[in-house]
Amino acid sequence: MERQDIHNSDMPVLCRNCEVRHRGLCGALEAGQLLALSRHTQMVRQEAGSELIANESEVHSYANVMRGVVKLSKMLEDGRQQVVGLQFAPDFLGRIYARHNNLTAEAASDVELCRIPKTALEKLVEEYPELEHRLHEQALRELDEARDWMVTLGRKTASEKVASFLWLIATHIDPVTEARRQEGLVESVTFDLPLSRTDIADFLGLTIETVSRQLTKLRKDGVIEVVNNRTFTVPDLERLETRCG
Amino acid sequence: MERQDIHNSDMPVLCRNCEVRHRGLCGALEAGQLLALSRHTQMVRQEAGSELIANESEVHSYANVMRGVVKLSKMLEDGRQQVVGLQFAPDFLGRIYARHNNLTAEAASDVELCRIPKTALEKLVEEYPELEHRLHEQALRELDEARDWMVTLGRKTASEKVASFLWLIATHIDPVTEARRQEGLVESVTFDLPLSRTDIADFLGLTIETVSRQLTKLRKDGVIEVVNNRTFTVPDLERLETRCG
DNA sequence: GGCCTTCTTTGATTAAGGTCAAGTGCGACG
DNA sequence: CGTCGCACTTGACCTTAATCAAAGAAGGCC
Repeated sequence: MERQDIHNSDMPVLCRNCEVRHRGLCGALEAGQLLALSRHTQMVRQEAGSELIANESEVHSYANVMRGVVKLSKMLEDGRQQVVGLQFAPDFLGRIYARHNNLTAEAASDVELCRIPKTALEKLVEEYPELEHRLHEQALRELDEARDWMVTLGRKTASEKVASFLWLIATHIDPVTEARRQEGLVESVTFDLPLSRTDIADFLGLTIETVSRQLTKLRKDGVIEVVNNRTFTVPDLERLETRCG
Repeated sequence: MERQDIHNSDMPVLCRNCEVRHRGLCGALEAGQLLALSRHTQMVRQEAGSELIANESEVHSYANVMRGVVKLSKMLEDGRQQVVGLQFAPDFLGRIYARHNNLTAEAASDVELCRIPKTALEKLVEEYPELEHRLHEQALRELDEARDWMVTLGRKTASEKVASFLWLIATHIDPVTEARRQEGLVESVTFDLPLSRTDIADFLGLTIETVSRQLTKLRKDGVIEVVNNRTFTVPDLERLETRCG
């Protein structure tokens, strides 16, 4: 769609303005390699709610998340659902080397993806070991996150779970703010929740009623201010962190 | 300790009898590469309960699990604990590239490890991309397992959790039996639990009392037979699987 | 073998969170 | 502008698993 033909430039036009180029997968690559990669990529937009990867489906392509939030989930046979991860730019989306997907990916917000066909990426990975290295690092990072979340799921109270979720969003939704927070420059943030109450409940292993009640409690305790159903302000992030257990 | 000097053989003596050579990390390597690797490795035994990796400690070495079960866990500040994974032969133990460990690893049973210093492995990985590929694949496998377990933690009942745990052990403790099971040749198994009730509870996000009660229930329902506290028989694995939710 | 410690089971009670049932608020759309 | 539909909140009640307490087993040690 937005694929570009490149002639006399060192770097693909598509990539030159790419916000995530220095962070994601592509950060591994030189101009020439970037060109090789970009020959196969395609920018696509998907609106909130659309299914990006169907469970059990054959893997045809991978993608980089460029903008927005992607929700990864699994379901038991009887319909009980668990959200097993969220992905933000510039995360890599898709389980490389697998023949079939073993989870469902859905656009939690409107998202922009940079897609690449399975075979194209796999060929490039063989050619540039640095690519595999990047993917490996991301897999390890996701593993760390998954294990951290296991602690939340297994050992935290409902109230701590909800606080942990808000903390996760507050510190992931906007990389710029987050960088400034880590330098101690930010103590208050306002953000839009990328998930519905149902999704939050499925992420936390709770019911929507319990999520709602805990949000009300956090509001009454002044830990959060509810701008509207989907946008919250956290006046004091440290205070929120304390509530995470 | 058991390091070998190799002269005129194609393959290190240490590796020649290694049970996991064809499966784990080393399966990636030719005789010559195996030799390079084995120059740095060291077989060590650790008895049940000993700490293999301390949380927050600096990473000095990695290891392959050769025999036994390793328990990975995380703790909240107030002492609540969550087991976030179990490792069996021939799993790789340690978070490569990280400066500091972010979890605790403990020998759940008596274990045998094939240790390799951090720098040695990292140098080899640079030299042999196939090694990184293997590590990447394991990271992805562990990520899949972690996410599957998130479903168990977040969405299953106490009874389903305990059944899921027994299922996990039954299908992982002995690779030979497991291979035969997958061919439909095995329906009944007997095995030793590598974890205490406390550890099981910490793995499932339950209390030991609840674990105990659910085991009693499974026993009364004939799903398991308790040989003794630590060894169980599952007469009908399919029946157990049904109980996993 | 007997005693002590530790692990495990069992029982009684409580509390956290789930379920069921009404509301409320808000955006979409006629 | 009204009303339909949906997401969310709130309340009453119930179930599950946690907590508290005690009694049994099992392993270690003299």
